[in-house]
Amino acid sequence: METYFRRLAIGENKRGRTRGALIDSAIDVFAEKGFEEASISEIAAIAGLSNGTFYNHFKDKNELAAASAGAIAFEIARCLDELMSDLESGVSRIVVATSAFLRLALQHEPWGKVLVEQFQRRPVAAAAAARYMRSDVETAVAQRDLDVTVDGFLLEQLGALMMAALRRQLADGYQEALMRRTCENVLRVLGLTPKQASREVQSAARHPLLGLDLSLVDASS
Amino acid sequence: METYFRRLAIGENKRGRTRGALIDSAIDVFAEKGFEEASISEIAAIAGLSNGTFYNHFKDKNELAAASAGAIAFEIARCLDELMSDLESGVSRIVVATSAFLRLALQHEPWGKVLVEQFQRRPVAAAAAARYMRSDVETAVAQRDLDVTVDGFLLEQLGALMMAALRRQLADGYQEALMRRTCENVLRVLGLTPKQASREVQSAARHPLLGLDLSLVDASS
Amino acid sequence: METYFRRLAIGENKRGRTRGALIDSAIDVFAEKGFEEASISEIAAIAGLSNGTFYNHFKDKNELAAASAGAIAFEIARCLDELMSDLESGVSRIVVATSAFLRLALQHEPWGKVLVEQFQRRPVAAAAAARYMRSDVETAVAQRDLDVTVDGFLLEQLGALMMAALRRQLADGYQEALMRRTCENVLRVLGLTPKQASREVQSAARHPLLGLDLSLVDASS
Amino acid sequence: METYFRRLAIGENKRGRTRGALIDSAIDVFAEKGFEEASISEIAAIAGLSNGTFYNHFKDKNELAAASAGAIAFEIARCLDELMSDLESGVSRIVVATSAFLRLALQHEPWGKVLVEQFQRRPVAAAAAARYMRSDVETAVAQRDLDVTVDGFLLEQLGALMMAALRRQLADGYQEALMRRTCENVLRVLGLTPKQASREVQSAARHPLLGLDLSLVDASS
DNA sequence: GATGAATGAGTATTCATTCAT
DNA sequence: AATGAATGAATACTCATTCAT
Repeated sequence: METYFRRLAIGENKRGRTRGALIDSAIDVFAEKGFEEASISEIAAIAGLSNGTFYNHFKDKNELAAASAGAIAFEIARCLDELMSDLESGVSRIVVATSAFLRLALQHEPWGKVLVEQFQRRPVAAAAAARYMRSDVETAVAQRDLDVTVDGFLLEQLGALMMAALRRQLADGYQEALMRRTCENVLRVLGLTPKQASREVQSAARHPLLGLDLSLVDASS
Repeated sequence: METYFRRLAIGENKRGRTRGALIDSAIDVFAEKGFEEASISEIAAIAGLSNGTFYNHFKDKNELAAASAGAIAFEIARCLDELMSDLESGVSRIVVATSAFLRLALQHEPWGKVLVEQFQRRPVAAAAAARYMRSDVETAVAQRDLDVTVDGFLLEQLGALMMAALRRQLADGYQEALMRRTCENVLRVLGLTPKQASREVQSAARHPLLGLDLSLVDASS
Repeated sequence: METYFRRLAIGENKRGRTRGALIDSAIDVFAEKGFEEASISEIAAIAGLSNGTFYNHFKDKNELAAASAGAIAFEIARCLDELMSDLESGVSRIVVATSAFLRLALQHEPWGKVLVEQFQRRPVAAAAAARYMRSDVETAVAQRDLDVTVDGFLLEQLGALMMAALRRQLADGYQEALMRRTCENVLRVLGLTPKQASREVQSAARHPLLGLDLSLVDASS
Repeated sequence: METYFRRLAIGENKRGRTRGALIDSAIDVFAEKGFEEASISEIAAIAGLSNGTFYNHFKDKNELAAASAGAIAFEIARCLDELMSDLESGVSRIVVATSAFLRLALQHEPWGKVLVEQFQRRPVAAAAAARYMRSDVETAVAQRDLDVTVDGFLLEQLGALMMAALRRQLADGYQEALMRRTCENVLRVLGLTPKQASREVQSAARHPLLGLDLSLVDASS
């Protein structure tokens, strides 16, 4: 098991560390068996805790799942922010964010699986993922590069495209072509013509950070 | 409960009628409680059967869910075929199919709910839905109206857009604007510029059948 | 499946043939899965009949099991009688019967398995098997070759030895040495000294029929 | 219900005591209804526990049955060891063990019933019972009182004789004559002549402990 | 805070048995 | 006689949740 969130909690109090351990364990078990088939006892056991302990930290499995997806989303957002700190073009940020999000979720396979499943269970999760994009889209609109009205439905449509791409690649493995096509589809839905979309994706591809092994950006850094 | 599939089976043997009753009941219960929370006993009881009878017809809940989703998909496909028998333009067919599919699934709310949930549980279902579109897309390509390579990933992206739109409207109710935007997004992903997409959707909107109350096209006709 | 008892019933009326088919099927299923795990539906299906038909012939699974074990016991007895028609020494008859019984039950493996299981479920079966020996033991007593009082307990002890030997060889396969030791143990319990027992077994081994392939004696003859 | 194994576990932790209670209850229910007809819920209820608790201690009914038979076998072995601590002649030990085993199993009727049934379900149990005798038989061989090769088959034959005797007396009640005959049969199979066997049984009968009420040797002592 | 034994409600699943055809 | 759909009682088994230690 990756002890990702437990390590993040080092330095926090004991309560925080135990909580982190449960989340780490939950991500693995949810990824392996899916939410419904995962049992609280197993998650606790894998975290090295007794089942009773679980209830000192979470009300039920739903709360844990929400916390797990939230923790993942938060971490991905943190990585993206770091990656894109120097990017000012909204459109470029959208492309980089889309492709970096997919890469991260594929590199940490359990993260991807949990996100896909939670996305289905509660559109909430997708919204969260896409909401992250809202500001970049608004930036691009302000920069006159896009001409759309930004609302929840638009972000849901973008989220759906990204999640479908994530699901496919979790099943079949990373495919450069699908990454590019997904980014182009996102831009097309955002109102660019196919040509423009293609050009933007090409140019963003030159962004140096996209070439990095994204696992370098994880908590250990 | 709608006795849709039971009525379809009138004239069939007893076995077929009982099977139809179980599917009708299952669609309602799945729609109301979701797959996981639905219990076989309840489905059987609502169908007016004892729980044991269920097992004379289906191996388990999964098989029933697959059969239910299949029956719905089959019926929707039948309606669409009927609706569009006179349409020859591939692009028009795509627009009409997209919007008619959404309308049908919203009009028979349980159908929509079952499709959305099954779509998540097994991409299969989505694939099935989208696969229906494959021939129309290929027609449009042959007619030089679209320029894309048709593959599974493309259809999944389209399916994702449609399912997200379906989910939103199942939650908030039918919204003409979302129907139109969904159709446009589908065409954009298929490579039309926003302007072309908009024009095509406008023109297809004049197709007389789109104005019909689609419930008229169901089995009772 | 061996169609042993169905063939025996050729010439009988239809009722008898169906009954025979059920018994054939039951023997196979009982042998494969054991009495408890065997289901009436499966037995009927393997007999090529519907489950309802079963109840036209037997009250329940117990009755069928009794009929099956009875049919087997009857057939084995028939074979033994035929084999030993020319043997007059009681002791020799005991040795030949013991070893021929084991051989037959090993050669028709399902028979052996059914006998062993029924023997456990109802000592009845064992009694039946051993009861067959009673007259031979009494003959040997009358011939002054044995000196025991013949009662139910004695026959049960003999039956237990034979069934244990049968079970061992059903598990490990036929073993000449175990056949001989079983016969000697039977004779020892009947009051012969080890030396006498050994001598009798040696001499009976010369009985020509013991060399035969016992499958020749089955119903097709 | 006899609270035999629960009392044995006094002093152990709670887990051990609950386990003991389940075994006590199981022995009674198995004895009354047989393995197949016994239901886990009933066993738990009679132990004063909820059915769910059962699964904290045993995987399924088979595991419980094995544990029950094992506990009985262990206790009987303990009693026999105590009884025979001063006996040095292998042959005498065999006689005393055989008859004391039968007495114990008859005195604690449920034990006897469980042993008989488990013996049939899994020869294992019988082997275990007989395996106990192996060392005594080997001692007797070393003392030149017996002349046999000791192997699994021999012990199975002895076990079969003892179990058949046990079954008969569980049905009809204790019978001194059958005890003696069983011991003699055991010795005969072990290679003594009827005369020798009879003499040995007579002499062992004088062993003072055989006269005791064996219930005195149980855990309460 | 952590433990883990006990709980018991809830569900799937099997299968002997019935009976209208 | 045979069929096979329907029945429904019976039971194993899981697992979230509680609580005394």
